[in-house]
This record gives sequence, C-alpha cells and structure tokens, in this order.
Amino acid sequence: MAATPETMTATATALPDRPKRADARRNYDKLVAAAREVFAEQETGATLEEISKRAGVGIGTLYRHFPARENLIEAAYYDGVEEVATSAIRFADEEPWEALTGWLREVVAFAATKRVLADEMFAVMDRDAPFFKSCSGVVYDAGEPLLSRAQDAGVVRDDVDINDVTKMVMGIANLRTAPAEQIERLVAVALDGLRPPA
Amino acid sequence: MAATPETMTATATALPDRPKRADARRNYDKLVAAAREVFAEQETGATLEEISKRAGVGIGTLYRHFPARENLIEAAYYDGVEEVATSAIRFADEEPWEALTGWLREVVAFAATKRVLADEMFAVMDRDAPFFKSCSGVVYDAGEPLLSRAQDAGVVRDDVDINDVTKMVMGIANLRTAPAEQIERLVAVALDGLRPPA
DNA sequence: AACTATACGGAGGCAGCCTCCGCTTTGTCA
DNA sequence: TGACAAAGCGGAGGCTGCCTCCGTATAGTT
Repeated sequence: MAATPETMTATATALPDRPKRADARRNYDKLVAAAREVFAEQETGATLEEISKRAGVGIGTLYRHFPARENLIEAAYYDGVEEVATSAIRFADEEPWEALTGWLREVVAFAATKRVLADEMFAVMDRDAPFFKSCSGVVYDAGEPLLSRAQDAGVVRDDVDINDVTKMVMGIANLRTAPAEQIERLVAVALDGLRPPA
Repeated sequence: MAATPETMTATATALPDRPKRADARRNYDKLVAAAREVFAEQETGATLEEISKRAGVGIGTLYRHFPARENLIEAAYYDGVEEVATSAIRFADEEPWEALTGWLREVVAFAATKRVLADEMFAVMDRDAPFFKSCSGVVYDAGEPLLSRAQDAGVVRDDVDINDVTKMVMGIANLRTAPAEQIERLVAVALDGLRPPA
C-alpha cells in the first residue's frame, strides 16, 4: 500500500506533498526508489549526492523535494510501516496469544530490514517529530485490537498498553550487536513477561 | 575505578596507550574530560573541534592522541563501564532474584546517562570492534555470578545466559522514544519473562 | 647548557550538506 | 498549434566538520 496524498488522512502522516507536474512526480518517485536502494545496500554513510546520482537527477532536485535529509528518509520508510500495520489483520483468526505475538514477530522482521534507515531516522529526527507520531499511530491502531483481545482472554497482563508492548519489542529488535536468531529468542523471552503474573 | 595502563589486563580493553611525557599526559586527560562534558551536554552532533577547544589544546593534539573519532569516544565511555561492572558486587548478599534484577536496573540507569555516547559508538564503530568485546567482557564477567546464582536457585530459566540477559535489558534501556519511567516498567516486564516457565 | 625525542598546533585539503539562480519543461489558454 | 507563465531542473559554489602534515616548541637527559 503506497502512501499517496489521495489515500492519506490528516492523521496518517507528515510526508512532503507529492508534487503535481508530471516530471516532478517522476523525479520524486525515482528519488524515493533510489533512496531505498542505497539505504538497503550501504551499511552506513549513504550520501545524498549518491542517491541523486542513482536516481538520475540533480542534487538540487533532491533538495527541492526533500528539503531536509529526514524528509527523504521518511518517505523511504513510510510505506513499510503501513505494510506491517495492515499485516495485523492477517492474524485476526488465530488464538489471542498467537495472534499478538505472531504479529509482533512480523514487526521485528520488518525492523530488521530497515535497521539502517531506522538508525538514520533516530540520528536525524527529533524524538517527537510528527512523523514518528504518525508511524506510531498507524502501528498502534493496528496492534491495539490484538492486544485488547489477548487481555480480554486473560493471556496478557492488564497493566500494559500497545505502546508499551511495541516499544519493548522494538527495543530488542533494534539491538545492533545481536544476530537475528538471538533477537527472536530474546523477544520471545520478553513476551513471556507479558503473561499475567501467577 | 579509572582505566589506567597499570590496572588493565590484556583482555580488559583496547584503549589507546596513555602517553609518557608530562605535557602529553596532561593534554590526554584534558581531552577525555572535555569529551565527557561535551557529549553529556550536546543532544547530538558534538564536533571534535569543539572538544579540542574546550580542552584548550589544538585539533592536531586531539588527533595525535585519538587518531580516530572512536578512540576518544571509547576513552570517554570506558570507566563508566568498569564502574557499573564492579557495582555488581554490591548486590552479592541480596536474594538471588533481587540481586540480579537490582544490578540490571543499575545497568539501565548507567545506559541512560551515556545514551549520546552509546549512539555515537554504534554509529562509528564496527559491531565487533575489540572495544565492544572488552566492554561486554567486563560486564558479562560481573553479571555472570548473579545470573548463575539466580538460575541455581531456580528463579530464572536455564535457557538464557548473561549475554542474552544484558542485551535484552540494554535494548529496552536504549529506547530513544521512551521516558525513564516507561523504560523501567518495560524492563521489569521483560525481566518477568526470565522467570522459569510454569 | 645543549641536545634530541616527543609533542604541540593550526593551516589547509577534502568531502558531504545545502542554497541559489539561470535555464528548461510542462500545462494551459486562445 | 503557438505562445506564455508557472513549475521544475541542475550543478556550481559556499559552508562546515573531519583529518593530515609539518614547522615550531618543550620535556627530559647528559
């Protein structure tokens, strides 16, 4: 699901407006695609010059569309967020505990693919930038029903909310020194902490 | 406990050698102190020029002592690590569960004070740089007895090691969007996941 | 006091970030 | 379809921070 102005509600995001003229829109899309490529390849230190070159546009064009580095990062990040959010519905008919934890594992896998981008975002962006709020909002809205259901079923403690749960999981998912296998294991341990106290 | 060449074993660290001439040693210390100050103040984007100015030495001097940015960061970080490691002994005579979790809360508090520095380190340093290994080693050696005791007492599951436990906790501790109160709460939840499965 | 190894410091080269403005393209209106 | 404004393009160049290099200064030694 792509983030286009048409499909976005007021609360959905704070992405730069997608431009109107055909050539501009073309370049905008090329830039986002190039940014995704470059951020996916580079372990670190992607330069904006390289992204603009890869997109086949001038550096000035990049800056017109994305006045600050973060705007480009946001655009490259956002539709992954929407995707993982919507994936929540796929877990609707599993058991409450499996539905919640299954979706959270999905979130972890997503985070793994976007680690460089996420680091960039945190490095560059204010903790409470509107964009973060948007992303959080989308993810929370998606996960909240799964959590509530698990709590109603009595398999998750009542003193946590969806913000708590996703943050806890994301913290572990973003561990930069842990291999994927360990992250999965640690997430499972932490999720066990969500079970109601005996 | 300060990190001096005299007190360091081969495995302890990979810090640059502390220099021999009196003026050089003075400048080295001034630089480390200035780096700590600046990293503590700045939310982000501390410049090396500023650190050298604050220390009252030329930029060339900074680079002679710390050829790469990371060397300075390491030096500024390291003795905090040793401090938190040695704090483990203070929990020796508490109950096994309280000893382990009490010390881990200490680790979390330490992480909170060094967040900028930690971010810098991760941004700049290879995941398996010797320095990381040293820090991990020091912390693991300190925490391992507490974990073993808790496992022997049957209050912590057997399928985790000290590496798992500290990473899980550090992941949550480094959450950049969570206030201290929430981090404490989430760490407590995750630690509950360490209890043996019923 | 003279000497040498050690250390100092900042000018300057380099790279990435970002701005600015003259040129080009698009879309529109007759 | 041609002509015109508005929108968009692009890259030269300024700025800043990173880092190197080398002429000068100082500690320690004899």
